Amino acid sequence: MLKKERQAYILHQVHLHNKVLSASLCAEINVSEDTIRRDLQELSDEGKIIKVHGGALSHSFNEMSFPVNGVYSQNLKKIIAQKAISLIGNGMFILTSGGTTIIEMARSLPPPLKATFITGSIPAVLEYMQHPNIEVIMIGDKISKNSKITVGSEAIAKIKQLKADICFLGTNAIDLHHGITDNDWEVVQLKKAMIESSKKVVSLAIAEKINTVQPIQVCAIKDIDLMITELPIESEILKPYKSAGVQVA
Amino acid sequence: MLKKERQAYILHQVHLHNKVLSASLCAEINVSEDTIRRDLQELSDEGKIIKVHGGALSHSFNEMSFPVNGVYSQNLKKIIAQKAISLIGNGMFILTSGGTTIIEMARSLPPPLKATFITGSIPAVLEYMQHPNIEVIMIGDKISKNSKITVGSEAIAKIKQLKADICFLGTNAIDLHHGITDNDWEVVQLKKAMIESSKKVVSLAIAEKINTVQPIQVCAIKDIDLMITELPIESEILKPYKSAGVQVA
DNA sequence: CAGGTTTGTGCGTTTTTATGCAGGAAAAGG
DNA sequence: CCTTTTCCTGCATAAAAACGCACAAACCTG
Repeated sequence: MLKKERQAYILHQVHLHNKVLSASLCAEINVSEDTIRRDLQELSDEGKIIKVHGGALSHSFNEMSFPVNGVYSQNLKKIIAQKAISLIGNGMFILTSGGTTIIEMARSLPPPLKATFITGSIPAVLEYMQHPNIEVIMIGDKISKNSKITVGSEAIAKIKQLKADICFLGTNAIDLHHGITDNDWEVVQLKKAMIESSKKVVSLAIAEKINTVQPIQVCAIKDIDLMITELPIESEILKPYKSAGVQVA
Repeated sequence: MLKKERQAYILHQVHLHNKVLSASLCAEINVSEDTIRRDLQELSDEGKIIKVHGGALSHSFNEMSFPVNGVYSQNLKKIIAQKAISLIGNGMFILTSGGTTIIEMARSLPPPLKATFITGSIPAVLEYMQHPNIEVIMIGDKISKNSKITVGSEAIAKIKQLKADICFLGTNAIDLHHGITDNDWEVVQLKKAMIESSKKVVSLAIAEKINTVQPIQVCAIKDIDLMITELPIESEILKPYKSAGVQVA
C-alpha cells in the first residue's frame, strides 16, 4: 500500500470516527507501528489531525473547547451573508448546506421574511428556528457527528424529490479547474443532490477558500450560477471566474 | 479510551451538569480514581474547570448564583434517567420523543454504550451527538418551533417503517382513565406512531405529572409497557397503575 | 546505465507518557 | 476527637514515542 493511500485512509478514518488508535491502524493496514506513527506525525504537522498518545483525533473533536474560533473571519462572513440574503424573496423554497457561512446567513435573515428553508444541518436548523416567520424543513437521516449534518441515501432521496428556488452552498474549496471540492464524501453526496434539485446554485466562499482544492469534487465551475465572496466584484482574484461564465457578487 | 477523549468527556459532563464527582466519573469511564484526579488537575490547571474536593465544578457555576429552573426537578429527572438507561443494551434501536426528561437521559448515557437513537427532537439530537459511540438518526420533516421537533406526515411515515426495540416517551400527563395525554396535536401524532413502531413502550414521567390530564390522548394505559418515575416502586401513588397491569420502575 | 541520492520502511534501544498502586497527609463531617 | 473520604507523593510497570540505524526501492543525473 502506498504511503499517500495509507494517509488518505487514515484521514478518512479520522473524519469518520473522530479518532483512531495507532494499534488498530497498524493491524488494519498491516504495517509496522512506526510507519503509522510517522504518518500520524506528518498529518498532524500538516494540521489535518491532532496526534495524541496512542492515536489521533479529528480536529473538530476538541473544537468544542476552543469555542468560537475566529472572530477573525466572522465579519467577512457577515458581508457574504448580506449579499446572499438579497437574493431571497418572500415565498421562496431555499436549500442550504451546513457551514459557518450559512449559519451567519441564517442569523442575519430579516425578521419579516417569509420563506421555507430546507436543510440537513443541525446548527443551521437551530438558527432558522429562532426566526419568527420562516418555515423550516429538516432533512432526516443518520447524523454525521463531525459535520453535524444528516447524511445518507434517505436524505439524498428526499432532496431529489424537491425542486428549490435557490440553493446556498457553504464552500470549503473552490478552484477554476476542479470546481467546488470538499473532504467529506457523504457531505459531498448531499451537496450534489442539492445542486441537482435547485433552479439556481449559489456558492458562498470567503476569499481564502478561493483557488484551493480538496480531494472530492462537488460540482464543476459551470454548475455554479452565482459565486458570493466578501471581495468587491472588481477584484482581480475573481476575474478568471467571471471569464469562465460564473456570475459574481 | 484516549486521554484527550476522556478529558473532553469530563469537560462535557462539567458543562452539562455543572458538576462532576470523581467517584462517579471513575465508575463511568472505568479507570482508577487517580487517573480521574490527574485529569481534573490538568483541566483545572488549564483553567477549564474548577477542582474541588471530591470532584469539579463548571466555571460558570459559581458566577451565576442559583441556577436553572430548579435543581429540584433536575435531580428527579436524573433519577428517572438512570432507571431508563438501565433498560438500554448494546446494539438496541431506540425511539425517543422530546422533552426535558429525555434530554436528561441523553446526557446521562454511559460513554461505552453502542446503540442507535432515533428521534425528531432537535434538543435530543444535540445531546446524542455529543456521545462518542451511539448512532443518531434524525427523523426529518417540518419543524415545529415551539416543541422543537419535526412533525408531519413524512415524519410519521418514516417512523412507521421502523421497528424499534424500545420507545421512551417524555410524558406531559398521565392518568389511569385517559392514559398518556398531551396538548399538541402534531406531537401526539408523532408519539402515536412511535408507540406503534416499538416493541416496548416506556413512559418517563415525574410524579407531578401523574394523575393529570391534557386534551389529546396519546395512548391508553394498557399500551404502556413500563412507567418510570422518580418515586420508589412501592409508592402509594403508583399502586393503581400496577393494578392496571402497568409495570412500574 | 552506473552510481549516487532521496525516500519509505522496519528493527532495536532508549525515553517519555500514562496509569495504577500503596501509604501517609489533609480535609470533611460528624 | 475520631472516622471516613479524598488527596498527594513516590514508585512500578506497561505502553507508546522518539531516535538511530539498516536496507531496499524509487528516483535522479551525468
